[in-house]
Amino acid sequence: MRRAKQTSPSPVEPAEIDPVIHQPARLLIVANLYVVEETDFVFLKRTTQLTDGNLSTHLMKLEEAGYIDVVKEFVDRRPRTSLRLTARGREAFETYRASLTSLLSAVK
Amino acid sequence: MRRAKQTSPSPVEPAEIDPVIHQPARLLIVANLYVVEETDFVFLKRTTQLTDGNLSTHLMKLEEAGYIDVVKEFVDRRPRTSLRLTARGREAFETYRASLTSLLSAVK
DNA sequence: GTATGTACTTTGTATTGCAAAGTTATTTTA
DNA sequence: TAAAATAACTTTGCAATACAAAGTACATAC
Repeated sequence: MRRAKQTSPSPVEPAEIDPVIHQPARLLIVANLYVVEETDFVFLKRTTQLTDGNLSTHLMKLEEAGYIDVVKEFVDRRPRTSLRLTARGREAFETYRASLTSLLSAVK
Repeated sequence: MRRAKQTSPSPVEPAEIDPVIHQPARLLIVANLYVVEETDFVFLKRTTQLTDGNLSTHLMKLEEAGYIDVVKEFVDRRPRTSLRLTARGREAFETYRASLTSLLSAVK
């Protein structure tokens, strides 16, 4: 017995999903930076609930990708790491959001 | 010089992102199964562009999670692996889509 | 002066994800 | 009809991740 050919709900095609942004912790970091313009390590640690080590390495990865600027300075005699999205990072997030949104909405 | 307190665009909070579905290859597989109801290995291989080995292991993972049913049979003397979402898988995808969508749209 | 806290970074490990190679059966070609 | 190619997978080996525990440096509290 032959099988009917696959009928037409068009297949969901592979999209470029930026792996740097797609990782849950980093998505959260980037999303926050997107709305908040500038923040610091401590704020992100609180809102993302990441451990110190984990947050630290994810920030490095985002920096290496050129998606964030990291400024380390001393404020009130204690270190403060300030973070903001670069233009590139902002764009990457928008692109990511667009492709994810379209992938998810392609599906009725 | 003191810094102004973080002003209010509310932070994007961590959401439960199902790691089984969040992986790009598997997201594509699940999205396809969601629209197509039933397919087979060969179809998925074509539309996802995954290598055989890669597709195979992702399917196993989805099966272990209880998100898909895998039926292996012989059709015209050659093996056919048929795939469909379970109720659980369907639900998991909907939940995933909801939380991702809300995370992404929380961001103006 | 030592213990506690803050703001991180480095290290060690277990888990992924991937493709190359392997398996089993079936056609095709010579 | 034996050898080669094709189909539909699965298993294996390895390189890249992600995570938390431990470590560092400095400051304040006791």
